[in-house]
Amino acid sequence: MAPRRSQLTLRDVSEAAGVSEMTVSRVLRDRGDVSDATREKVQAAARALGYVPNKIAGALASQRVNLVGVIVPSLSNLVFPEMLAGLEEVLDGTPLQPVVGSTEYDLDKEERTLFEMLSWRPSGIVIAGLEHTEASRAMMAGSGVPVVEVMDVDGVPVDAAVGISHRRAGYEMAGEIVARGYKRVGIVGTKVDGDHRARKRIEGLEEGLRGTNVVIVDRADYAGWSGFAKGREMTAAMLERTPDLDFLYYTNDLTGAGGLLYCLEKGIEVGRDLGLAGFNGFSLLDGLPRKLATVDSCRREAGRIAGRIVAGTWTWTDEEDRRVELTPAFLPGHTMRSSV
Amino acid sequence: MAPRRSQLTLRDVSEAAGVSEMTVSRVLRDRGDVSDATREKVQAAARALGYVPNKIAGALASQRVNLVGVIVPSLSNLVFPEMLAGLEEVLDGTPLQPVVGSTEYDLDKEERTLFEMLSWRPSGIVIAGLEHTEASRAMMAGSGVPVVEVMDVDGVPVDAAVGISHRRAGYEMAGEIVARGYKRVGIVGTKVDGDHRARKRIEGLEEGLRGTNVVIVDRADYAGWSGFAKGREMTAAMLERTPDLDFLYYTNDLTGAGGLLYCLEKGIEVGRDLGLAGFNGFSLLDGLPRKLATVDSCRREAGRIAGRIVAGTWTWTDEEDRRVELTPAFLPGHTMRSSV
DNA sequence: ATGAAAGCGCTAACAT
DNA sequence: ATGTTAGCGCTTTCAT
Repeated sequence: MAPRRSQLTLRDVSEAAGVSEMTVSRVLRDRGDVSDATREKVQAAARALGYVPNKIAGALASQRVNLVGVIVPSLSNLVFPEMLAGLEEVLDGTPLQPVVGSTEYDLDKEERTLFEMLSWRPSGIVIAGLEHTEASRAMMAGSGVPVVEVMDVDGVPVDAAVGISHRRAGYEMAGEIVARGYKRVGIVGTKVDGDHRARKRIEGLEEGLRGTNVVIVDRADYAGWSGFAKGREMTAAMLERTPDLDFLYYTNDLTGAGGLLYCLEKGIEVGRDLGLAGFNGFSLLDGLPRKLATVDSCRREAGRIAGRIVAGTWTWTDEEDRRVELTPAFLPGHTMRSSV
Repeated sequence: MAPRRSQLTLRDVSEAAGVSEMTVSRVLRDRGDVSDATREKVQAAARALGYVPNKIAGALASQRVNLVGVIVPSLSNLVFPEMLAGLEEVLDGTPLQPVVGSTEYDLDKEERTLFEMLSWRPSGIVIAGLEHTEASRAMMAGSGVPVVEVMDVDGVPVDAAVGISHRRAGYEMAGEIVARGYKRVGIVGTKVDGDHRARKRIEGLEEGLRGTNVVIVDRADYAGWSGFAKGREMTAAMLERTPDLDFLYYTNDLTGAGGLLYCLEKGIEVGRDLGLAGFNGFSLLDGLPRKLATVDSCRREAGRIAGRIVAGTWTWTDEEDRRVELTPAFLPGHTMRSSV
């Protein structure tokens, strides 16, 4: 690398333009009264020099930082980038900028990332889920800025929460399964300890089936990355082990889609003899040989609302109590029979 | 929100622990010689108060910022999160933290994002692609920090470049098409202007076919998001319009997979009568009814190497000249016949 | 409409 | 091993 030139400062622009540093600062931030002539002189000088303001100094002096810390478990799982897209969509109209960190579903890494982010004094925090270490909760509570926990509302938020109830999503899926006359359910889930949302969906499903004539007869969890191959593999193994299943509930659309492809190849009458359902509502999957039944996780909408909350443009209604529960649509697709 | 408490400073910790601010600073940063007794006193005081250091002040004083700006066109297109995952994997072992911005394939937005990021004086920049505005190039060149342009090497980097040659990937695909005896090729691409990598792959393909007995007989570009549905739709339309095609080249695995599903349903002898190939090598797709031929884009590896470059732990060999060209593997899958 | 002075919270450099 | 001093580059506040 070329030896690092010492950085250009306001002083350099001020000298080049022949006005005080304060006036340069005003022009560059569009604040206060500056004559047109001065403004142009300053802008020309800044452009000519290639001046880039130092936000670190600015933030220290003004005690204002236009960053929003965003903490998600993973960027490889599409749901989180999609939530982020909703957030960015809203923040784009404000001075706020998201700073993203991922935790790999590890609460200790989450705590470290949070500490790191708070040390930059962001204007807000958006964080996935309601499960955090005690230290993380204390830091967020003490930060003095809006904290929005997204993509889940089943629990007590530090400050605000936006998302769907995964427990309810599982519960309602149970209702659909019962209404459509399935009797013997298998569950394909994940081994990831930190995936509390998947856990809650399954708990909701169990609760919804309790006291009905529908039973959960098998369950298998996989480790590692969700994909079609994993869905095939898990489905094959489960149908081998428990051949009298008539419904498979996957905690993820991608494994569900893999299961669907497997069943179609095996000539299984999907829907009639074996119902299948996933979760998330990935539009990526539109175009499968058959549309998989699923429940929309409203992740993009959650991101949008979180953005409004940190930007201060969200209006709370009384009953909401700093909690926005989104209503997930059940998308029946063509892998479940109709109600009986 | 509770009214914002004025923030805790080193001074508060220093008073609580009964040592100078400087000593507190040393303990908190693990620098210099501090006695065990003092260290523990300070750590206890900091923990008891819930002190979170102010990195803004620290960065201003030390002229050191442990942030790496990462700029990608999109987070919804899986290749970019995957590159990021490789980058994070490497940065996790260093004090550096990525800060991500996305540009929606808009070079002016890229320029604004870059300006914003440079104003935080990051320790490095990782940016997708080699096409930028003149102002962006000037800013990066003048930043005085390592700048790594990733996921493409076809062009002149500002500082360093890591990735595959998309032109070569297209060129080599042409060789495979010729070797396997296909004659009439259709291309399914995208309308996104800013996707220079897709453009280069197609240019490479055209160049590779020039002078052979293989001709490109049709081409269609889609707008909007890549998914299975789009691949089906484009494939149906193209086969309708140009029924004598014997090969379809997709610029993306997802549309390719949609095309594959469509062809299988129509009873087309995929491979024998109609060859198909995509691009990227998404492992997500393992488990399709048939494995799609594709070329690995080495995005994760590019992220890893970019991480080593900004962290200063990458050793350049002379001939590389601050450019690392990765060699993309051709993955034949089962949608192309064998060489003739 | 413009300028001068003070200081944001921390760390480098130099004492002791 | 610990403390003192000066200042990072900007913005706030108050003057003119």
